[in-house]
Amino acid sequence: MGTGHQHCQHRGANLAELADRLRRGARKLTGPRQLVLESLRHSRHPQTPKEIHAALAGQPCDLATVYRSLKVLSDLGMVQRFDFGDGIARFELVAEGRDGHHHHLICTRCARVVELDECFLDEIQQRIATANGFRAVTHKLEFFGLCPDCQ
Amino acid sequence: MGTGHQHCQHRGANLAELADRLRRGARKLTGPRQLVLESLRHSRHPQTPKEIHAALAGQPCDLATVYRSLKVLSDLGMVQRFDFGDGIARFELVAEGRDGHHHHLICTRCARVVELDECFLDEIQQRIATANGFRAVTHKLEFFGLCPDCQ
DNA sequence: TTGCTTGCAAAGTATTTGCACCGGA
DNA sequence: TCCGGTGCAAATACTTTGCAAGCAA
Repeated sequence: MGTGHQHCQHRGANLAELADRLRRGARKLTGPRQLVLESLRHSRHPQTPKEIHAALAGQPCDLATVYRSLKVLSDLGMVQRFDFGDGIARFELVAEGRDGHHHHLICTRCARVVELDECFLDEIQQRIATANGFRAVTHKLEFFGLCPDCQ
Repeated sequence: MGTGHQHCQHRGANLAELADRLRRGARKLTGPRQLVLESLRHSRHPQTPKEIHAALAGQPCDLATVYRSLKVLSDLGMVQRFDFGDGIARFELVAEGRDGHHHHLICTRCARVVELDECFLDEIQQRIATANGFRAVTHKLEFFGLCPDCQ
């Protein structure tokens, strides 16, 4: 939509737009949800529910509410869930109009995360889908290794 | 090794070889471990600890022991762990001499699994590792979609 | 007002661990 | 014999859910 300029380089949109997206989903922009959105908006990498909850220090917000907010936001496609293979869910804000699909390079020692904005599997994925008769195929891909500081 | 013929097409090796691999790791081939190995050997796709435990019906074996066996086998590189994004660990037997690296195509509706034996990311992975100064880089990749029967 | 939301507590599920006893090598 | 392995039960960790009260629209 014809949103004007934006003064910050946070990933995703501004609060007003986020509120709008919520309303379109027949949801309310409540205090706790604003906090969760703010927390995600200030994060460069996927955050765990616990990390988000901790970042809300001061503001009272139950951890269960963080989980519920993430569920709502996820259903509306406003946040994307990632799995780093440790059984803990991580979430990242998705920019309006995008699908949030991308990958990460994670240091197995210090947990540093590098965002990989390009996805190089479209062709391969299409080939696999066709070869096996599958449809609506997507994929999850994450890279792991030792970052420069940890080698 | 000069193993003779084998009469089954289970993935991985036979019990004798598996026992040998365990001993080389200074571990014992106990009853429960045999059961876990047998269960994995008869599975074509990654199994959850619970599924493995259930497949041991009749033979008494604690679920905790299944977890501990899988840990040992995993440390010895005899089984490979996979994550299908639902927070449940799944394990597959690795053939001797192989690293077990491969991927899956999973139906999001009926959970049917297709084994994808080829890995097509070597070049891309190398490029990403170099570009970010990472070393010993690996990756986890799984495809999801609707299988022919579920479309 | 109305129905979505929240806090709090309890329940669920997956996985790990302490400990005394048991059994392969 | 000896040390690793096992069953059992309890403990962790992450996530979900029931319920009565609260608040955005």
